[in-house]
This record gives sequence, structure tokens and C-alpha cells, in this order.
Amino acid sequence: MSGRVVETEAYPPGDASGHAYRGRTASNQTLFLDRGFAYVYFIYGTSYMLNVTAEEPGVGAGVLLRAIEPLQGINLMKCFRKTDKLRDLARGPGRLAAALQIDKRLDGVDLCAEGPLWLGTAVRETAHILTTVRIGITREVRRRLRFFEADSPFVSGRSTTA
DNA sequence: AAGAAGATTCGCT
DNA sequence: GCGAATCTTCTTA
Repeated sequence: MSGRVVETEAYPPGDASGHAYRGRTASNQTLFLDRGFAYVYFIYGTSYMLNVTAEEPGVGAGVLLRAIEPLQGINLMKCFRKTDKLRDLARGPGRLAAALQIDKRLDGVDLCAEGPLWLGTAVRETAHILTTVRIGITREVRRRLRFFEADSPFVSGRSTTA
């Protein structure tokens, strides 16, 4: 399975809405790995979230992957997501994780190396990117750290307020 | 030790 | 559009 990332949110060092804000704990330790590792956590009793670490070792920061455009393995994703709607397969962070069968086993995986999950570089030129406030958080609400492709139908949330 | 909040999703009205 | 589902973690007693 594969897809193109079309929507992300940043959680920089010291951001009060980030999981690393209150320091390193057993549950958020993978956030403090070197750049390019997976940080996976479970929330609301229903959804897994996939983050990519974004700072040097010892600094807790990451990027939440909120949506992808499904490319390969679409039938498999439909099976995991229990829906036939292409647009709903990975539109939203919890859905993305469900479509790719991401769970705690992938926490701490090196996304820049050969393995069960990895990130590559797109050949396509960068599309038109817009920024908005982040979705679903309650602190540092004003920071505009959500990034998404303006013309992609696979982004979640409202595409307003660019 | 108990309670509340949380980077959400789904189903029903 | 609203509220329930449902688990992990942090906070407070």
C-alpha cells in the first residue's frame, strides 16, 4: 500500500498542545528520537495517530500525518476501512492509520530505512500549499501549523481560512 | 486510587 | 449537526 501525503500538522518543541510538552515519559519517548522516526499513539478509544519525528535526538517534536491520497493497495485499504468510498479511505488522521493498519507495533520505526513503513520523496513538484490553524486541539490554538494541498479532495476538515 | 480530557470517527436525527 | 464510543495518560485527592 502507498499514498501521497496531502495534509499535515506541526507540533514543534515547547508547543503546549504537543505530547512532548510536559517532558519525556514512557509513552511519548519515541517523539524524542532523531528525525524521521514514527511516533504512534492511540486516542479517544477509537483512533491511532501517526507522527513523524522532526527534531534532533532528545528534542520532542513531530509532524502529524492527517491525510493521504491513496495510490497503491486501494482494495486492501477499503477492506481495512470497511468502506468503498475512495475519498474517505485516509481523509483524517485516524482514518489514515486505519487504512494503513498502523498501530503501536510501528511506534519507533525508522521511516527513512527499509521496513514495514517508510517515507519517500515525491517526484511531483510541490502543489499549492495552504496553512490554517490546527484541528481538534485546545491549546496554542492560534498558531497556523496545519499544512495541506489546496486542490486535493483528500484533505480533511474545512479548507476555508487560508 | 479515581476522574477527567484528549492531535477522532461513526451513526443517528 | 450532535452525542456516544472507548482507551490511554495525566492530574488530583
